[in-house]
Amino acid sequence: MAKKVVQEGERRRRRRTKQGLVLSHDLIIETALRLLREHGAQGLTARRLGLALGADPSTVYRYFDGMDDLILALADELMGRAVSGWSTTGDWRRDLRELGLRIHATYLAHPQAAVLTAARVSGRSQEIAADEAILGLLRGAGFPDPSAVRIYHAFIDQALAFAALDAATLTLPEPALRADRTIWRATYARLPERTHPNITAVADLLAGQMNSSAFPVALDLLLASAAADLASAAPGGRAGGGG
Amino acid sequence: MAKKVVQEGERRRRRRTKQGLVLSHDLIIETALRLLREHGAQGLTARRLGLALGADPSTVYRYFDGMDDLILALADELMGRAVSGWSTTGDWRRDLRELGLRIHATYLAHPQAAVLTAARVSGRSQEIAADEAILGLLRGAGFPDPSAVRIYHAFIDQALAFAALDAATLTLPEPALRADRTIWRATYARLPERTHPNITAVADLLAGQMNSSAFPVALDLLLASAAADLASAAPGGRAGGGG
DNA sequence: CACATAACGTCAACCCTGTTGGCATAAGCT
DNA sequence: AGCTTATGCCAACAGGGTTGACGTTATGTG
Repeated sequence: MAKKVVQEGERRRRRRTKQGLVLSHDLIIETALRLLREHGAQGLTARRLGLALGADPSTVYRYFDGMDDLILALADELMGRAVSGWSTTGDWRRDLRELGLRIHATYLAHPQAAVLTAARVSGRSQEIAADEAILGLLRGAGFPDPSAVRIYHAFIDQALAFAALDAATLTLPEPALRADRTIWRATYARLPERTHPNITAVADLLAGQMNSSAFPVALDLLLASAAADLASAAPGGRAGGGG
Repeated sequence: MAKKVVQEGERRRRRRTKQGLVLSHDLIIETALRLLREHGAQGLTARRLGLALGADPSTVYRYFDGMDDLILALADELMGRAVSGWSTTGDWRRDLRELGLRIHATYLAHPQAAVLTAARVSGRSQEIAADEAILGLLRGAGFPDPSAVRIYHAFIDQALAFAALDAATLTLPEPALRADRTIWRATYARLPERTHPNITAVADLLAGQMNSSAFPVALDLLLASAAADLASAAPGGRAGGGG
């Protein structure tokens, strides 16, 4: 029902003089992003958004078809920011690593959007632009199309999956239940060595590592594997980019 | 507040004759798993759980400290099922692949638990048992401890992250917004070739692949990378398992 | 200018969620 | 018996998303 609003209401600048503020898609998106940034994943609710806008919560529904539609629009805005200012260095592996870290970091700050972005086809411009860039890097590096698509799929979903997971970890309400170094040590160092020889042997390494995200490690492993594939397929070096 | 219940109430078998049914931790867990299995991620709520138990929703709070505590117990039960009946074949890479697929599939059927499992340290037995098994495989294969921990971390979090992501994809309410092959074709095949040359070039491959989970691909890439690391560190073959 | 119409904002309500405190009863212990 | 603990239910609270009715404002048209 808000679709006509999207098409025609965009260029008209109306002024609410007595009833309240002037709302717009951009203002709502901006405010929603601010809420996510300042209060985390749980900070964005219909009611809080209305409050932050100085408007009634239901007003948002004049501009978006429910919260899912808003979050989808949010996701596209985020993807645009994740890849904005990006340019290739000529090294596909380095570029992909940078791109992956950017996407992960961006969606980490705004978690709910990651799931929706990976789960749905929004058909929005920024997401498609990112897809095009990633595929271009892989195909330009010389990957044959099936491999490029395969790696692209794993790459983008891995970035989004870890972003969603890491965000969920960070936004847990009770820090007592969160995995911090102390708890890890207390839990794993006390295991009997006979029943858990491997854990006790590496308990210190575990304690030092399990708090940080595993995403960079997984990303590097993925890229290393891809590079090995490429090297074995075309040992001479990089093949010329197609069409 | 329910902790004493956990300790002492376990062995006593009481019978509620007039007020209602006999509840127990096991019965609640079983019912919760059934709800997740039958109605998906959104099927498990405090109120639905009470309804399925034939009891008041608040009764559950006599046995668990809130829904988070219940889900944590659920996660441990799931991890136990994921690795139950598993035994090594002597091939660490094959074993890890099997284990990863099992964990992913199990948590895929019961999604919320994946996030909590990865995010928190429950210190529960089944999770620790799985950790011990994975670390044992890696260290037994000859990985030095830092590498073993690094790969273990990426391995387990990747399985859980993809499970959470894939589950979120599957449980989306509106199929119209879900990514099925038709929508992918319609969205990506119509892009202008000039602005999106790479996407249009591989549109068919994309359409055939983006519906399935990227987890098996990502898992294989991770394992291949680990195997390459191991081979380059100890070229002669497998090193003997450390103490 | 006046009028009709669409856009926009608010209010109150509905149904869902997790959670808590008070109260009643059954079970176990002394 | 009595006393304590363990349950279970009921009603309520705070907070989610969403909707429909209603009034006001802005725009388009004569």
